[in-house]
This record gives sequence, C-alpha cells and structure tokens, in this order.
Amino acid sequence: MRISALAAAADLPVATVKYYLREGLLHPGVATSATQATYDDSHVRRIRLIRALTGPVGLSVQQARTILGLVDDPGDDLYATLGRAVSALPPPVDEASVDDPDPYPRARAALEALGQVYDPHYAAVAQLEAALAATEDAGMPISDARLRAYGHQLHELAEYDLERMPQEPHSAVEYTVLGTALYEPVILALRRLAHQDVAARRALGG
Amino acid sequence: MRISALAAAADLPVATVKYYLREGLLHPGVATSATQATYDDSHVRRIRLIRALTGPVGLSVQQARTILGLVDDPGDDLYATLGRAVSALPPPVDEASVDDPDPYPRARAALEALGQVYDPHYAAVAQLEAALAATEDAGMPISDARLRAYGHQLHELAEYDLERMPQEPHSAVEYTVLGTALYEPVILALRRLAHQDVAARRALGG
DNA sequence: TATTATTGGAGAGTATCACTATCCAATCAT
DNA sequence: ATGATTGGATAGTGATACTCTCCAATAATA
Repeated sequence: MRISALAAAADLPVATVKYYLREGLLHPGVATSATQATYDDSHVRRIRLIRALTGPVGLSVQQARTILGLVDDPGDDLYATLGRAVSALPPPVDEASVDDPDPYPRARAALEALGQVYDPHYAAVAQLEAALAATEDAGMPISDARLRAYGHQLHELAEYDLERMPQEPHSAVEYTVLGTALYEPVILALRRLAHQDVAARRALGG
Repeated sequence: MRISALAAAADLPVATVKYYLREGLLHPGVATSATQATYDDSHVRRIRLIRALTGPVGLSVQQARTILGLVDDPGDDLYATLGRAVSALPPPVDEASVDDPDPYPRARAALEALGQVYDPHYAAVAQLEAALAATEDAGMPISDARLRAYGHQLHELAEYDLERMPQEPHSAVEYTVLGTALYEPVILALRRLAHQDVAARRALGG
C-alpha cells in the first residue's frame, strides 16, 4: 500500500497523512526506494486512532503524540506511565510552586473526605483543584455532599474498569491509557443524556 | 470602577477586558461620557465566570458566548435551553443528513438498552454516537455490559443533580446550564483519581 | 523505450483563535 | 495647563492544524 492508497483507506488527504508522518504520530512506512515506501493495515488503524484522539477526545496533535508515545513505549512502571498520560490530557495545569505548603487545598479536602489514596504529584490532583476553583469562581461551588456523591459513583465506575484490566503489561497500559482518554467523552455524553432522561420523566410526572 | 480597576480586580490586562467587551461576553459598563464608563462587581463576577468557562471547562470564546447568552436570556422552555447549551459544548458534532433513516445506531442501541427516554435531535445523542464510534475506530469498542454499567452510575448522578435543581425558572436554567459545563471537569478529574486509588489499593493487595 | 503519473520529503502558505499592542481624540485628575 | 487615562477601532502576534507547491527520483503505462 502506497501513501495515496493509505490516504484513501483512511479517507484523508495525502497532505494530512504526510503531516502526521512529519509530526511523528504515524510510523514511517517501509522504504522501497528513494521515493517510495509501503504502508499496511497497522498504519490505517493508527490513523483511525489519531483521528479518534484529535476528534471526539479533543486532544491537540501535541497531546496525541504524547499519548501514542506512551502506548508505543510504556516503560515498565504502569503507575508512572498512567501518570504521564493523565498529565498530557486536558485541562492543562501548570505545576505548583515548590515552596507552597498546601498547593491543592480543595482537592486535598475532597480526597480526604472520600478517604482516597492519592499522590499529590499526580496531575489529576491539580486538575481537580482547578476544576473546583472554577466552580467557586463561577459562583456555583460544589458542596461537600455533592463531591462525596460524585466521588462515590465514580469510584464504583473505576472499580468496574480496573476489574477488566488485562493482565499482560503492554495490554494493560493500552487499556488504561486509551481507556481513560477514549471513554471520557462517552461518560460526558451519557451524563448529559441521563440529565435529559431524568428531566423528561419528572416533567411527565414519572 | 473604571476599566483599569476592573482589569486589576480580575487580574487581567486591560486589553483582554476590552477584548471580552468587543466579543460580547462582558456587558458594557455604564457610559458616563464619551470616553468613560463605570463597571461594578457584577462585571468582576462575570469575568470570573468567563475565565472558568474558557479555562478548566475548555470552551472557546465563541462557545462561552453561547452559554453565557443562554444564562442571560433563557427563554421560557428550560428543556430547549438546555438542549441549546449542550449543542454549544464540545465535542462539536455536525448534524446528521435528513435522509439518513438511522443516523445514530450505536447511541440508539445504547439508550434503548438503558431504557432511557431521549430526543434524537438532542446534541448529546450525536456526541454519544461520535464517542462510541471513536472507541471502535481506536480498536477499543465499549462492550454493552460496560455501557450499561456506565449508564446506570451516571443516571444515579443525574438524579442527584436534578433533585437539587432550584424551583425558580431563572435559577434552574443557570443551575442546569452552568452545572453541566462546570461540573464536567470535576467528574473527569475524580474519575482519573478514582482509577489511581483503586490501582494503588490493588497494588498493595488491599 | 518514451512518456506520463506518483512518490517522499522539504518548505511555505492559510485560516482560525485568543489575545495583545498601537493609535486616537476626548476627557479626567492635579 | 498638563499629563495620564479612557473607550473604541484597527492591526499585529504566536500557536495550531492543516494544505499547497515544488522537486528530483522512480513507477506505471503505452
């Protein structure tokens, strides 16, 4: 399969495929001469993954490259790899200054109330802090009770997810990293639809 | 309060405040002369809301304008207003062609399995379809069982949210529209942290 | 074999976005 | 009186995600 066939298979302009190659999201094909290389089905699947991450998941090309890099080359510490993946996911957070004794007060309080184990360097802690601060800034702070309710439901979801994690290390990384990124839009859409369902049932007196 | 004081109160450059005024995100101050206007605390709060929406929530200025417009001027149909708000939220979806008899097969199957009421024109249906298609394209399709598990948990969250919706129409719109947008980053961060918690407990043999 | 088409690769061009900077005459503060 | 500030308009900036143009080398076809 040459580049034009690959582009046709992925339903993209050739220029865009070249762009992904240049940016290192897509592995080069096997060069058969100075001006020819062949691509196979793995390249088609990779492009589909790139489009999934830059489309519905909403990652930039830069962020997608990081996520793909972690899946390609996970390292031996699943925990650290997942941490790096979460750092690459939006919303972006700037790291706290070293001298701040309590950089994430809202997140800390929330996680303590939930009784959850957490690593303060994990990017999601800063993301939670920023999200909670945003609800306050916007004049709609989240109550402790709501936070506990959310935390409890999401913890159950997390247990469901982890129970189904593959044993084999490489598959586990792929499952965890891609599952975190790819399933998030599904969760948001389901929540929006659940709101609509509940509202509709109440309006009908159900 | 003049524009420079407003900018200082919001910790933003004056040029940025002018930009929000130009873009219609921020209501003009009361003009006291040809080259002077006064702003008050409502403008400070509005800027905080704008920053919350364009920051952690990740909306573009365009999308934030739509959301703010709905909160400012909700119309009398809460249902339709929420629909418009969800349309403005990412991920963006292009509307299905009119002649397609079954534009959202995956979303339809999922919602039927969950027994949920839904309006096919609701943007979240298309968003769910795109999210599910993305998981398939990426080679990690969501199983029916997982979809049911997610749907069930999120439905409980939605019930919690709707039980706490204010009665008064204007407050209800604000609660629903802003709650949908502002609480989503909290949910994603909590899920990521719940994954970490569950993983850590399992690693410790808990 | 001649000729046309396509390729990989490099470079530059384009459109959008979210600011950011510069100007201006009018007005305010001192 | 004089310098600073204002609202408003216009233009400039840097980042992002493509998209286009060129090129000589090679492939495909006549």
